[in-house]
Amino acid sequence: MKKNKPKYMQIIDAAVVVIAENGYHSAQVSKIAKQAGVADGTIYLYFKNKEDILISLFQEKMGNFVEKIEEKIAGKDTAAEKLLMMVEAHFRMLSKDRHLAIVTQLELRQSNKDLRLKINEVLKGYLKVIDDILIEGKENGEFSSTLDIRLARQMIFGTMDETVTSWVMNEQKYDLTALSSSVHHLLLNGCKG
Amino acid sequence: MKKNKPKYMQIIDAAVVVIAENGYHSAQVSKIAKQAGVADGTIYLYFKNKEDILISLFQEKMGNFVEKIEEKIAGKDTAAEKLLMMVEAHFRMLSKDRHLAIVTQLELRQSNKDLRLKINEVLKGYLKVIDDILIEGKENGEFSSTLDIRLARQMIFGTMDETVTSWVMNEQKYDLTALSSSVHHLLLNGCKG
Amino acid sequence: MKKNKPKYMQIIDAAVVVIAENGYHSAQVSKIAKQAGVADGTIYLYFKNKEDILISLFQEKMGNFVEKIEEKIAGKDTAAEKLLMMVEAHFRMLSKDRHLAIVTQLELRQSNKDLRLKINEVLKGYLKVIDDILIEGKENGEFSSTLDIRLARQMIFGTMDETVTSWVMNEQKYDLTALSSSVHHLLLNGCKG
Amino acid sequence: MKKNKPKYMQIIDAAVVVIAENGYHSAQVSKIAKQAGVADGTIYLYFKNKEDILISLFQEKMGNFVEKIEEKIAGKDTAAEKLLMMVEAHFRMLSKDRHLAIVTQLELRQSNKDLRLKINEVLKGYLKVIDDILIEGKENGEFSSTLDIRLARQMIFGTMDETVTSWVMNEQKYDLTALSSSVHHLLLNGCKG
DNA sequence: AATGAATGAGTGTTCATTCAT
DNA sequence: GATGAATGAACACTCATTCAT
Repeated sequence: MKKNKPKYMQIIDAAVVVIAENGYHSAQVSKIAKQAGVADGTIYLYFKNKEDILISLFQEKMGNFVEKIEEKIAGKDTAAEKLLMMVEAHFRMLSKDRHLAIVTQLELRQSNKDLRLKINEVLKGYLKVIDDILIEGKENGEFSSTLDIRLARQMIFGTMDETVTSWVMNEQKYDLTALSSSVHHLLLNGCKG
Repeated sequence: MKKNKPKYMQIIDAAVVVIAENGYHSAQVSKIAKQAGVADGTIYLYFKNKEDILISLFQEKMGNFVEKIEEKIAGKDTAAEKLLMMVEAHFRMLSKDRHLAIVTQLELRQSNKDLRLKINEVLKGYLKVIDDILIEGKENGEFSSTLDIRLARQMIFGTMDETVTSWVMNEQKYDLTALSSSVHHLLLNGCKG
Repeated sequence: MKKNKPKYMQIIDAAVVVIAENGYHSAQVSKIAKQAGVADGTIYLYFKNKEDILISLFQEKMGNFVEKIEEKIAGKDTAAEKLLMMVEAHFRMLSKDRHLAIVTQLELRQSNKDLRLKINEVLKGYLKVIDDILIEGKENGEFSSTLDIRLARQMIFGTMDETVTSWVMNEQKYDLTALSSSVHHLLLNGCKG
Repeated sequence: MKKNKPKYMQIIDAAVVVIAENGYHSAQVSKIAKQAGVADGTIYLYFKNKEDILISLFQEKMGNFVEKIEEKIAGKDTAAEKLLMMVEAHFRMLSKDRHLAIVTQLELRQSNKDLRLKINEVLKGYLKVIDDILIEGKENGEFSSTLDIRLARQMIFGTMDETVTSWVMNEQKYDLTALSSSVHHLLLNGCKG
């Protein structure tokens, strides 16, 4: 499997650094190769093309993301608690990796529609986690019985995403994780009503 | 004034069509000129360069957007009603112009960071409208006295944006405006809590 | 006749200024029109095309040049004296019009081969003046009887031209006319030998 | 070293041919690439940009020029002999490479001021050779003790240059090298006086 | 497996010239 | 005669991908 080859992750990590520091449009394959310490041609032994690097990047980093969030919420009893854990984990993980935050919130959004559709495929795993929390909340009476799952999910994801993007665009000047509780409060009210 | 020169809007409208139908990266200046029925060089009598077309496009269309929303909410007495009017107007206007929806939700986001920063400048007018509603709601007791304006604004904008983007990505298959009331309900609860 | 129309010379003088200050390749027709205080299209009422402006410029200014030199040497008895008068007049006239010096020595040489061939046609009048001096000098024994007129003319013109070009390239920092006597001395020795 | 990469000289030689046959302004990069038998992009592996090709062309060809002239005059005892060797070598080398003669005498002079300034830098090596001959001649009494080195240099270079340019403009119809002796004679007289 | 030299398709912008008013 | 808005041809350079070694 690809992942077991050390150069695979080496190239993905190089891509994160190069894209974060140079921007999406200045992230040439040759720059990524140089950062990874391999020849240009070597990239193509591990990835089909440039787009494949970016999709793989997102898959590896977001797959990791979903796994960690699932761990965090596993032991919690209420949907409200799970929602809090999720917001906290989401904000904490992006806070910890400044390069990754820039890449996912700003740079990768400059990719074309095709790539973004594939990224959305990857995101579905995350949206599933949100949906599961919402369903649990509806079933156990924490959330409104009339709650529209899809809309609530869009509110939750849209709000977290907009919050992180604002933070990145403000050059990560303030503490993102400190906002978890307030954001959770807002979202919870939305779902309860 | 620029707007009085017919070719100015003619070129902007052509840009919307070309970008929506071909995608941001395939929207060559020559294609826009052809769609607008003018020579390539004529573009440069009205715009400094290609980026200027896109910024102007956003300014003209979003300026219009903010004006219309302000009209709609002008006569309303409560922040809740104003919020509803805004969500409805936002959804209705993008529903009516399918091309513009594609351009603002998907294609223009592929632009580089510089362009996006300028787009954000334009968006500030919109965010101001949201803030005014939130402040009014806090002052007259409709909304929680502890509501964080910035976060609430990010929730409102993030939710509407995510909802519209999902609708566009689903190829505008369902009625977006029909969601206004539910989205309004969600957001209102968020602000009240 | 063209010359009697005031705008004709107005445009030529504008061209000298624009070319001297902006360089040959930045001397767009629209800039010349603006400097001359006329509309772009008006240029084409007086000149066939852009090249025609430049040829006319050279004809008007160099025609003037040859006339003045002929006046200066008219009363002189010896070829040596005439040669001195010519060198002095050549240097003095270019010293007096800094813009024209830049245009003839640097900028107009960037024109294409066709234009330069036409400029050479104009120069023939000047070369004829030189030849006449040389012939007179050979006939009256001032110069060597074996003097090759063509080569001597190339030496005289080449030397004066190189001297003026060096002076222009040194940003006209020293007094060009002060060199007349030394240059004359050099050339005279060449012809006598 | 650049010169050891065969494609480097291959491209420069192609540029000489293309510029001589098509003229400076019609010498597109793609034409040079085609003539050199490489892809357009390959040009940019060896040269920074189009201007860099032209500067390098001049450096390679003129550097060679200066070296050869220095060899020729090395064994000569008098300044007069050295001057003759130089004129002969100058004429002979340009006679042998008709394309190069067209490029240096006509086409490259159409380049912009920046390029011409860089070309002048290269020429300084040649002017140094002339100056050394002049100084030697003054010191050993061959030339006038009052000879102005700078003016004499301008006469020598200006005369040779004008002679070659006339020859090129006359489509190289006569034997340039046959003029060496007469030109040398003229210049020598100039310096002696 | 790894290399890196070579490839070549693709596009924003300028500006001399025209012509309807 | 004078205008100036409109035209459209023309070209340097980048960079993802290949393939001989």
